[in-house]
Amino acid sequence: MQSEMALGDMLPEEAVRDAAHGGMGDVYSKPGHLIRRLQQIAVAVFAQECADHDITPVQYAALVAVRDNPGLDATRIAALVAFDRSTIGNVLERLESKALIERRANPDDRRVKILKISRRGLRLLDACEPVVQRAQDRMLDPLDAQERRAFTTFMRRIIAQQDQTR
Amino acid sequence: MQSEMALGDMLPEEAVRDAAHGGMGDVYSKPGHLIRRLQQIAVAVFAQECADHDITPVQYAALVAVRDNPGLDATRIAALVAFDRSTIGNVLERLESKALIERRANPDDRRVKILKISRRGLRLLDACEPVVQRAQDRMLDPLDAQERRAFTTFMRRIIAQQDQTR
DNA sequence: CGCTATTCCTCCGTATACTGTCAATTCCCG
DNA sequence: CGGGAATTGACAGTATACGGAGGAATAGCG
Repeated sequence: MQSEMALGDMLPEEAVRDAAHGGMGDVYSKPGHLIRRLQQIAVAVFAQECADHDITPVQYAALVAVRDNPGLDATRIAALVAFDRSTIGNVLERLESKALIERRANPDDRRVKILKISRRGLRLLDACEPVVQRAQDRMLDPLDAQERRAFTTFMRRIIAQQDQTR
Repeated sequence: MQSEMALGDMLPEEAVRDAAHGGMGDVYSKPGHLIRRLQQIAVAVFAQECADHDITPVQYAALVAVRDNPGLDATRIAALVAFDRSTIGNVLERLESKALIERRANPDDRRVKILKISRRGLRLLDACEPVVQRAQDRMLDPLDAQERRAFTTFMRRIIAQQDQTR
């Protein structure tokens, strides 16, 4: 491993460890980086738990929103789950192609496509919901009950502030 | 507004508010969703602060990693910032196309391309670092000093557990 | 009623993110 | 030394994410 030795006296593994667990000044310790890692983990855990159901976290959230608010249009569903309007179209398209939702034009306003969950979508959510709950629990495993509440509160507060500012 | 009235007695805005701030059973209150929102916010705040510099959070993290570990290859940089090996290639390509880093083949191991930050990359980081710090601070604004420490600790603990499990 | 502003959806372009695959290369064990 | 194992970088495919452009349709004002 000549290339690595040429870099200095440190083995690459040590260099990695050193940088990754360095002081607060490192990128790796900043909230932005930690949040990105958290999101990686959340997606990975969800994918593991829901591997059998062929659904992503985003699709799951959209599907729940459609179920709980039947008859809403794409823009309003997007606002509910905080998706971009450009993104929601593709997500709904995938849900429709898997026959989990139905999209039909609104005769009263032909700009709008009304959304409704299908029987298949309902069955999938019934099967998924306990699994998703387990995924959430597994992720927060290192925190006790009180810490989980605090963690959730912190996240909510940051989000609420941002929603106001916007 | 026929379509909206046709949906029920509730105005759409009220429906949105009701669902978004509903009980703990809603998707919108689960950690997975909150984490996704946090990540959205982190990216948005970073983009606002760094609008003049044409750089993304991911590119920034990779650039810092290359600066602080000159001579490492793509795989090791990816491990540092917790990117996928497939993702890091594109990111480094963009950094190289903006002349922020240099990639050159390692004569000792022709599989490897050595990475090094350019003078232009160094200038950009010098200009960016205070701005990035401000972005981080702005995001955690709703938390006081003690809460910030707790929040960071919680995130670290979740990440550490996941890294062990992996 | 007609014109303008707004709303809703779709498409394009860019960037991130991960899985899986592949070829080239190097390592390591026998 | 020779050949299988491992590593590295590149690529394809899928999905999320966001800004912006554009068209169709409606709403609202005069």
